[in-house]
Amino acid sequence: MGIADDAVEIRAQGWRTLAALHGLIETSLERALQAGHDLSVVEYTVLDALSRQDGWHMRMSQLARAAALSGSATTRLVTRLEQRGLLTRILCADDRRGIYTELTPAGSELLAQTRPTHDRVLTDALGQAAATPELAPLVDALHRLPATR
Amino acid sequence: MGIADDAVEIRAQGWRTLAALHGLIETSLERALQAGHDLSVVEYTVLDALSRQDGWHMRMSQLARAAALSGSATTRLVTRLEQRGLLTRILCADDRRGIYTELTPAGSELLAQTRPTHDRVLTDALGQAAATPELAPLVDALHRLPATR
DNA sequence: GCCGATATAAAGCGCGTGCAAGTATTTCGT
DNA sequence: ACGAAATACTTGCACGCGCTTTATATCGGC
Repeated sequence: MGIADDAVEIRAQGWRTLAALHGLIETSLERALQAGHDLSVVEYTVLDALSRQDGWHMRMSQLARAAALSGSATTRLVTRLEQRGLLTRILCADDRRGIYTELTPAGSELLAQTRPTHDRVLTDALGQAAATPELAPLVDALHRLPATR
Repeated sequence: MGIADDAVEIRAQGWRTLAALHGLIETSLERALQAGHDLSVVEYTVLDALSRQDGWHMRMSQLARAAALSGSATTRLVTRLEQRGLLTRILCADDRRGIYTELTPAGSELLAQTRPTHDRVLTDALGQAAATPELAPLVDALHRLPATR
């Protein structure tokens, strides 16, 4: 039974490592984005996801998936960002139940201002993680990930 | 400047992938542990961390690091688990600011009951992720992580 | 046209979190 | 040996999240 137990332990260990690295990065980002640009990590994630759609829109449900949020949280998040003038809701023509969401110029601008901070902090956090024995291998694997899609 | 920009994009992509995988797993675990054993993921993490100390204690601050929580969250989490009789606080003699924490038999038992669920869900979630093109490489890397320490 | 399914909104509820401030205890500089 | 700075934990507060319910509009099949 050693073999099966080993597999269990490897999975658990992998998950712990993943969670630890995620926590480390998220905490750093949260503080920096909040302090410097009044954005939470999820908010940044949403704006970033929208911008990467490059000229195209995203539906609420896609956004929810992209940000790993519940439907209700997504509604509130979009409302919040809409009220700050960073994005707009657009009823879409083909399926009028759906709602598209699009960055405003102000949103793009804020995102552009925030990106350098984001990358700097991300780099720092990864560096810090790479200096931690348990996390280093994962950080390394992350760098080697197939660059695309 | 292409090279520097590429590095930025690779880091960002890696982080997005990490966050996506983390979110997927955490959501699955959260639901399953909550439904089946009345435990949140962090609670499980804490109990698990304590058990892996095997007979030894952990200080609040160590626990905080292990669970990627703030100090205050840790206080409340420990209080919660203590009130459920799953662990005990132990004032430690040598440094009277510090507080050790230890699993009770009830805590060990609940953890033992929960472990199978945890592994089953983790396995499922990883399988699901492996079937998702963007996530598959990371899942793979996770399996190949040095099995150590 | 009608009915069941789908996409989103809005509001209420309980909960856990982080931050900032507060208390206790130890450590350090001189 | 004494006061200041550091450390370990706790508490008050505001906030965002998930879940659930209620409501509205729309789509698709028959």
